[in-house]
Amino acid sequence: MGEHGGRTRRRGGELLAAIHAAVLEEVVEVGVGRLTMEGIGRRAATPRTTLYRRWSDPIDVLLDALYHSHPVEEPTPGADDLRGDLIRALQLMVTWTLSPAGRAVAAILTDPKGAPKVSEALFERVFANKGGTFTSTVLRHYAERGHFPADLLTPVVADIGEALVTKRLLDGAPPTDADLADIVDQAILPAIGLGPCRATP
Amino acid sequence: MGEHGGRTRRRGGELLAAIHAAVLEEVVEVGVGRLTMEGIGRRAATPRTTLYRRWSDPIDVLLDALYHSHPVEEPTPGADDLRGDLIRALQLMVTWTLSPAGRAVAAILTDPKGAPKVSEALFERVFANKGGTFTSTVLRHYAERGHFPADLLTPVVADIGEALVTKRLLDGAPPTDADLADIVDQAILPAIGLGPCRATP
DNA sequence: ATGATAAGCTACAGAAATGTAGCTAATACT
DNA sequence: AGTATTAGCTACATTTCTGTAGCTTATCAT
Repeated sequence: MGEHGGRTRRRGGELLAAIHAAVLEEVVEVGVGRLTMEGIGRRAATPRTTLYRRWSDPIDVLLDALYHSHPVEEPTPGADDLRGDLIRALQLMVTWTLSPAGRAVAAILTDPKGAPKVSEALFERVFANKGGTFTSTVLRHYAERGHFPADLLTPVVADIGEALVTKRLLDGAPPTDADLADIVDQAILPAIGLGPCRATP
Repeated sequence: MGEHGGRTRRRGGELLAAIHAAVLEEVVEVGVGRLTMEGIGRRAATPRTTLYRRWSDPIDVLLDALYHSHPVEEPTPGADDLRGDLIRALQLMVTWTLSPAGRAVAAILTDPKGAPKVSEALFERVFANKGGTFTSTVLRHYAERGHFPADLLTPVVADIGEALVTKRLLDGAPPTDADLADIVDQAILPAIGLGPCRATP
């Protein structure tokens, strides 16, 4: 059917998608704190009354949008390329974080008021316990196959990559592929004993 | 009339301090987005009109409070204890980040709307270009004295400690001293060639 | 074609915050 | 003590968002 021309009124899925896109844009722009039915409706070009027919408040709309967004892709370690797999895992993280849903999640998690109601729902649905699991999936895979001593894979080490990428993103400078390679070479690999090494105290 | 003490009305510095404390508490609780003259005045127990006599909007009050807050303490590397100095640098970071001013700064930096006006003022005043300089001050000190190769002190390596601490704080679990020691031992020291080392590719 | 469904529109009363103004009264300075 | 500051109080017209309601009409299904 013709997207536009005959139809003057959106319905069902088409309208829903427009509203979902609107909340995600809105939350990135104004933050969870300033999210309003007004703002969402304005951005989606639909009256507030339409929103109230389906949801009770702006947070409800937001959670629904996140629920319907694409899930986080999981890194799939290949055969014998620890370094490459780590870089790819961080690329996945960056890609998702810069997506509308990712940016929305970031806005939610850093919001002081959103803690109780929203965060729980987030971890149950969007993350499905995959939060911060980008590099550790890869690391566990190679540790189990003896590429490095498994006892070096501590909670701290499992977080190094995500932490550094997060810091770059917070600084407003999304890491390039070269930055990711540096993170892997200069921080992660040394921590599991596979890096520059000059002395062992 | 006076229930306790003689004075029933705060003036000058006393009132100012109460207002400054109020904004910092307020911004941590509701975020920059929901910061209002109303809220600040309510928390400081002063009418809005008093606030308008001095500042034009909530952001103005906030910036003034940050300007009058204690500056970030700088790490002062000792003689011959790289590990201990790194841990102390991270302790400084944690202490400041958990202070009212630190929590307020975090709220500001993670707010989507605060970018243009606030962030610039922040880096000029509160940080004075010391942001994220906790461990790198220490690292530079020891690199210059030959404790480890200076070429290993890359931008990535200089950020490892701060990044991991930030991640813990974002996760809502302020790192203990033992956590900080783990970060130093398992992430920072290996990256400068002073850690567990089993193979050199 | 025809009726059911659901979106668009308008209106309204209430809450909360804004910015301004004018008055009162407590505190500080000389 | 007398005076200048300056905080506290009250009021008011605006603005923005909230929920709710009732009516109109485009779109879909049969």
